[in-house]
Amino acid sequence: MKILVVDDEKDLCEILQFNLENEGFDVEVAHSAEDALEMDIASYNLILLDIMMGQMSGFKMASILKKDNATKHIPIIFLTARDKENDMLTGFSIGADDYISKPFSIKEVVARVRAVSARTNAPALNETVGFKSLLIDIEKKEVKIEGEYVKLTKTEFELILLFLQNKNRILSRSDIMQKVWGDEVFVTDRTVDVNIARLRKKIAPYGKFIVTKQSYGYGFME
Amino acid sequence: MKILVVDDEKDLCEILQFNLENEGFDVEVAHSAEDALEMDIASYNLILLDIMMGQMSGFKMASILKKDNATKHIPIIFLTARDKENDMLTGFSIGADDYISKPFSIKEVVARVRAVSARTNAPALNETVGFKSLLIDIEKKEVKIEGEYVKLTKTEFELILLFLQNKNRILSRSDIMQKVWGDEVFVTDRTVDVNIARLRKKIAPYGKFIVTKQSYGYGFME
DNA sequence: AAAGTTATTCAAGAAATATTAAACAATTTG
DNA sequence: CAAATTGTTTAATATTTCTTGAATAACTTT
Repeated sequence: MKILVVDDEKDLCEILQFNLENEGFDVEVAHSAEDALEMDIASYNLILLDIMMGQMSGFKMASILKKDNATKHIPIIFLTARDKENDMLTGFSIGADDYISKPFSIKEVVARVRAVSARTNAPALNETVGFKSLLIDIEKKEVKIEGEYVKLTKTEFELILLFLQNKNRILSRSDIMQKVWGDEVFVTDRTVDVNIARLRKKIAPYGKFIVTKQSYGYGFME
Repeated sequence: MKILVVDDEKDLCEILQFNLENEGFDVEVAHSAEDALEMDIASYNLILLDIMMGQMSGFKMASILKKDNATKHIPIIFLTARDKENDMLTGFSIGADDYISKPFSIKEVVARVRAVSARTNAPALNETVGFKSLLIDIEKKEVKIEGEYVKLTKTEFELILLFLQNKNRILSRSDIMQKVWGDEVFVTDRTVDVNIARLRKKIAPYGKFIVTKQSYGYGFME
């Protein structure tokens, strides 16, 4: 979940960034609409947008984004000090997903961001992943082998899911880290190894299908 | 659900149209009662009608509609800046289904439209939810286990209902917050835990079916 | 065999959840 | 309406579970 915060109050930006990153979001900041428009906006999943800014207003920026196919679908939460109904209505009319008046509590912002994020993420379609008698139920976050439930931790689950969604392909440790641990968390190569070792044991007899390709990485080979 | 919005403030119309369409309603707009009366009004399921308009007032238009057999049954929600009691009574006396004073929040309008729409459409069928001897009566807001009434608070009831409507699926705490507490109320992750703990105890021996999936959330597993 | 790479083990500690209790809020009762 | 009851939230603490990375052993490759 990548979030772009656009606000000319730098202190406020920092506070938002810090707290949202704490919540596990990936946050970047721009201090003006102009700066923001130079960024790769399409790569964000949510925009927190101040309405009152120096040059270009948040409204103006929003309406630009709504006109571009690449960005029109991105949810926007407006931040504003103004509380006139008019502003509010204008905000909604150009497709704001939510609206928060300053001063606001960080909790409130985090909760709203979560709400939008939950609403936005399409309900996972029940794609079935598996190999022979090893079946993954993504909704249940469960793995069964020969009908027997195998207890996996989150990391292990994410790993086996990644491998089965990429059968017959060697994934580098960096690939694996990025997908399983995300961009925020940094672990060593050895940590990947350890987790794969644990996974291999737990999913016996399928452990051997996770093969090591020395100097390249790991992959699940049918 | 087709909705006709009649109001001479074009901006407001746009806002209403945008937001109601976002909610999945089919919306068309007229900027005066005269224009509206030229349309095929009988084809709409609900009319949002401004009272104060240039030529013909919303009241006048409503009374015309109420005299026509083809349109007399169509629910009308009046929009108005006036807040005198008299207006309100007059509004209802000619068959308004609801009454919203300007300035209003979009949320409020959407909620009222939904309410009318729900009232109008066939009464929700009494879907039954349950698991083994744990039975939920959604209308009565009651839960029985082995035929014995289990006293649950509102929060607990909403929780068990959510879980049973989503059996065999892990719900994240955010999902749960959004569904049980709504988008307006902000509670902490720990609050979710505490409420689930209470619920588990109360619905013994079914408590254990609400499983914890560390790092993912909770789910009711058959 | 040397160098490079991966596997294994394990203790420290990090992270997540459960539990408890206290404070606050809402509702009901007298 | 005040008091009593019931319900809810949150902080604090306890407990459980999971993860990491160092150390070292075991492979692989050249």
